Amino acid sequence: MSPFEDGVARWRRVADEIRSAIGEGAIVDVLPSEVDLAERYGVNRHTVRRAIASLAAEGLLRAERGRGTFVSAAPKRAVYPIGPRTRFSESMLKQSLEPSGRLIRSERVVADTVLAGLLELRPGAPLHRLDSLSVVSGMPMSRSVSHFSAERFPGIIDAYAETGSITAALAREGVTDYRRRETRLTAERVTTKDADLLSCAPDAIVLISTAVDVDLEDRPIQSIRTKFLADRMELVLGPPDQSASGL
Amino acid sequence: MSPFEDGVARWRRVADEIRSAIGEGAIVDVLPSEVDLAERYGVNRHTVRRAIASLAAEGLLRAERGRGTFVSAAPKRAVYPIGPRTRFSESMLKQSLEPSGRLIRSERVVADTVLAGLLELRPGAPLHRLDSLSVVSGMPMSRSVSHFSAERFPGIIDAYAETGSITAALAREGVTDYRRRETRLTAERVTTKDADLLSCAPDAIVLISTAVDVDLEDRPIQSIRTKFLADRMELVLGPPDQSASGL
DNA sequence: GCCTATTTGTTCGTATGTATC
DNA sequence: AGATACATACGAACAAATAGG
Repeated sequence: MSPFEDGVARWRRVADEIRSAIGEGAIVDVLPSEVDLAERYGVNRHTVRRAIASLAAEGLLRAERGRGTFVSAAPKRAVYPIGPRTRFSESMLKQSLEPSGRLIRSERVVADTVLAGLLELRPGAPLHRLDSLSVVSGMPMSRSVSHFSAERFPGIIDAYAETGSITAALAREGVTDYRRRETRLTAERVTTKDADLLSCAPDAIVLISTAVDVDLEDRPIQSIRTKFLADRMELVLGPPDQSASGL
Repeated sequence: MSPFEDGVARWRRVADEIRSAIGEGAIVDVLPSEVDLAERYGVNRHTVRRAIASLAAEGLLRAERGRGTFVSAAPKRAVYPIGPRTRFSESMLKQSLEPSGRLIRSERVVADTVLAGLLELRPGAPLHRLDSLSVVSGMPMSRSVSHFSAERFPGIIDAYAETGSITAALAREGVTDYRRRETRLTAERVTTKDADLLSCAPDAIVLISTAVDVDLEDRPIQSIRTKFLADRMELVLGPPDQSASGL
């Protein structure tokens, strides 16, 4: 038997048919079993699995061993407004969500040239590296790595461990207010280690934000690199217009 | 033979070993063939393929039929500053890149409640839907869907088709200046159709920006939803500090 | 709690198609 | 044309998780 019918792989055709069936409402919540689908479409079970893998990667399906394969309901994302005055915990509270932060690990490191440049310190300056996890209403949301000057903020790690909020920790270290100077955004696949910490699918997508916060005198306070789970979060720039999400 | 050695799937172990080999420099540019790897790790070729598929999904590898499997060099991303004054073409030109826009398709539609809300029009108002592709220095970069009031901008489609720039097209329609009111960001996997248009891997990641531009009187001009290829683009918020990318 | 049937996950085997060198 | 390499497809078997009796 020839693997191709007219230039399109058979598993792609099966994937398209399943997608259509879902779109038309013929399949509502749970998919027929792989063996059933294989029989229905007249292909091998592996071919069905390849199609399902592809749709799962698109985020349309979610397979659970021993239970079945389900249609993923589009999750409602939490909204995180970012701008000059960016405060994660405050934003979540405004949406009636409960933010909390957990210290994963901390370390004393020395500034490389990039970090030194961002923080306006000399290369080799002592830094606190703070590795943390944000959980919002029980749902792991993001993973961050922050760097602070160890000389200026000697107690920042302990303060974060106690409060679970960077804003609160900075307040204890004497920073009453700060603002964001720059944010860079991109997206990648989650690493296996992060997938573990974030309790998400091994092929989930993270929005990566690399930012520098400065105090009122425009001196850098921290460099922070955060990976947000893209399917749980939406970043918003502009006026604080808490309107409906999506389009 | 048992599929598991100690709870970890064999293909995961193989994937980890390949990743390490690349990290250590033992594998530099091109992977040994699947048969070689299967023999080396003492597994079936399918198991190697599963491992490679996983690493390719991470973006670490790129398989080319008939040629081989290669280590993907981390590409340098183009920088796109977004803020109140966002201009795609100008930004690319400043980086000595050559932007161009191509009209994929245009259509007259009527505003649903969401679009009507964003554009501050009545639901059912006539709109131009503009489906376009941005190519920067020969590299497809993003795909956008814009909506404009058909009453206010009757010639916007032709103007875009000729200029390949939304800013230029708006200028022809009498909009000398505009600014961005709001931008919402998230990330997803590319769809098969978009992967085709963008000439990218079928499992690539796109940064999705949904924004509203307004004129100087704060009246909405366009609603634009853009999918940027995350591995070719980096979005930057904040002062125009064209420093080094990444961290 | 135990057993069994069902369902997804992994592995190997084999064969053929398609693109590249 | 031939060899090599990745892509697709089918078949068979077993593992692991789940659900139900």
